[in-house]
Amino acid sequence: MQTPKRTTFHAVRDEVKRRIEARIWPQGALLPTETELAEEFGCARATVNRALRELADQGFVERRRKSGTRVKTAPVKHAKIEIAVVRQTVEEQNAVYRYALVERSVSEAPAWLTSQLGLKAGTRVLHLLCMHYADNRPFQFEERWINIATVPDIEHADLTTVGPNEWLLNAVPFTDAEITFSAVSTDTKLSDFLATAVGTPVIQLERTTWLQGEPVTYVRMTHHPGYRFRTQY
Amino acid sequence: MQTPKRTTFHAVRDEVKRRIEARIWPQGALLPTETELAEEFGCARATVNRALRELADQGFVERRRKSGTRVKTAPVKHAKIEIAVVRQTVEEQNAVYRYALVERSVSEAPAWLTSQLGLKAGTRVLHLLCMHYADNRPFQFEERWINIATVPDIEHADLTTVGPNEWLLNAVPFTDAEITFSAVSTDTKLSDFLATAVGTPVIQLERTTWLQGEPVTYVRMTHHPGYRFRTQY
DNA sequence: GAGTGGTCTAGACCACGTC
DNA sequence: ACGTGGTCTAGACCACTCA
Repeated sequence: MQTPKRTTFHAVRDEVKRRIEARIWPQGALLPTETELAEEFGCARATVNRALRELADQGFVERRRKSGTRVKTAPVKHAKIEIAVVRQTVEEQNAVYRYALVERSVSEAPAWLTSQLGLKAGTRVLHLLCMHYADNRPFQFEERWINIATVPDIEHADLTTVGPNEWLLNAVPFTDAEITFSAVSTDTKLSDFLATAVGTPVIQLERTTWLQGEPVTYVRMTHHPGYRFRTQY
Repeated sequence: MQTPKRTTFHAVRDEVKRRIEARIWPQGALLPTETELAEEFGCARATVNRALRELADQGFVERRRKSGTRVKTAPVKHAKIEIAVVRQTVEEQNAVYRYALVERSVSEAPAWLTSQLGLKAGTRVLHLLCMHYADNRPFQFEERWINIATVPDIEHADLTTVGPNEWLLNAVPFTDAEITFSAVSTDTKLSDFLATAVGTPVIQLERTTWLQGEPVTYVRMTHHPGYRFRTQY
């Protein structure tokens, strides 16, 4: 399995990682400088730099000018959860995706929402209830509020065929968002939509989205019972 | 706010990102080649490469040899959830952390566990029940099984003062893991430990960990009612 | 086959942080 | 002040992938 002739940054990265895992460089230890490592591996310093930078990104080491590179003691692992468009999530399970708009109304933002999004009282919002199905079984119930002022076009958009999330992604693709995961019991309404008994525990994902500081939308996505988020690291 | 005199990869990265967000390069569009961008920005190709590589890592663009760099159509957002040691999580909330070992026993792995971890029948495992408190209120209930063969020392470790997770991190710090988040209802046992009514929805985090391919431990961490995972992107 | 990103090099200067 | 990582350059060759 000897791929390259020259010393690649992969080789350096993997070897350094190996030494950390083998405790040759124990937790908290100071690694040799980039120049020293470059000499040892017989490569340019830039190559070592690239390798160590990746390890730093992955949380294995901590780098500081002048101080040098240290093995992290309590590596904070990041569990990356992919938040894709629902349709994509469903289709990745080889299931047939179906979307339905349940309810649509325009009103003044309720008090809790103005505080949640930091809106002025009396702001007009679009309120939506939607269902997402996988193979015609309930997959996710979506309740969403959209700040019409930030995306005026949404008021006259046809949301019966395309879900609001996909519509928004298409209109304002890159934004800041804050997400929370929690566990809730289904109430009567949720039970109806998710076709489950009242009081079933389900995962609820809430997301608030901003576009350049302006609040755009707040959404609650409630998944069908048994749904899990999976990830590795 | 003009920091550098020379063109930095930050500048290139931010400008490219800006153009994507401003739809100057709409979704699916092909970006200029690295060489062309380097010319435009008046910098070396390596600088452009670094910038585009970061944007690719962040999921804004997709790069392929020969084809070039394209703006991603459905940017898969990654919600990074930090999985730290419980103690750290608690202390970050400015709460006093307390740990208690509830039960400890050694036995043969039950059938479901051998299948979960890919163990041989009859493998000896350490089974632990632990509680983690924040300001003396239940924070997390932990039920864990450890494959003794992979970490023999654990059998004689004192786990009454240090939690098994911290002990393991200290003994075998870097490993592969698979995590799932789900919502469950508290049963009688969980309700007792978490001081809540039976049937309360709570978040359960399950993690299986391997050390160089060998299964080390499987753990179920059940959080107190109302606990949320928060993140941004 | 040819175009595009992937990577390496050798050298240089810069910036941050510690002494 | 000075040491260490951070970054840029100019040029080179490689490797993947599409036509």
